[in-house]
Amino acid sequence: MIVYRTISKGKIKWFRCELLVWGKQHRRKFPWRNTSYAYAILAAEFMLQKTNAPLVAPLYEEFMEKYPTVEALAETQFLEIKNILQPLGLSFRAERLHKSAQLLVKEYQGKIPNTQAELLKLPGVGKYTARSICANAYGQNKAVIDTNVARIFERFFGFEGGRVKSRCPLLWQAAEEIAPPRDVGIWNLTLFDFGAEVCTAKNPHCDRCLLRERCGYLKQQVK
DNA sequence: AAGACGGGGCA
DNA sequence: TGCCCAGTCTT
Repeated sequence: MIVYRTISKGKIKWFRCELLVWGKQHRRKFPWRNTSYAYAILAAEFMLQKTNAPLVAPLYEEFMEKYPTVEALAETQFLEIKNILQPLGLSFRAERLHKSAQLLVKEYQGKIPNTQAELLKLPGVGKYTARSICANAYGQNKAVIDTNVARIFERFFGFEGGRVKSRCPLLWQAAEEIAPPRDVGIWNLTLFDFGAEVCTAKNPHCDRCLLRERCGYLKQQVK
């Protein structure tokens, strides 16, 4: 169970500032971060679901060369898509991505919708993916929760429960409260990278963490 | 609310 | 070996 309690504005602000400073230097570079082409971002989001980002990068570039448009993807045989995505595992994603592409061509004139509600109608698109597309492709201020964000919040702010509960309203509400008023897309990326590089699931690098002095997790360890 | 899906990377 | 990864969908 995740218990939400009010967080002081000061602590939130401090958290934001520190993390954004960290992000300026340490944010990772990935091919899907260089574009605002909505289809390219949608494809990336599918591949990234529950999958290590550095593993996705080379395969993603190959994928985008072969299927540069949603129409191209929709027309491709499913088996071919399944094969190219095979090294990523979770193979049902290939089918959902293909189905989504076909639906987008058929019902949306090949345009990727720019609202959470419409995106949620696509197979394989849940709250996280829908909001990520809104943020990364359309510049909307949509905060997201993934395993990294959930873990960081849990440790720093002292929420209970680390697993991603994609339908826990309170955690999503907290994410919106904690996110800065603008550039939330960048903010999301900063949190992912911080979770991947510093606030890792196993053996977090608390010794070189700039959030150390106010982190609930570390205080707990010291006791 | 819990379980299934998954190959690859890393300790 | 065992744990973990930019989640979603089905009981």
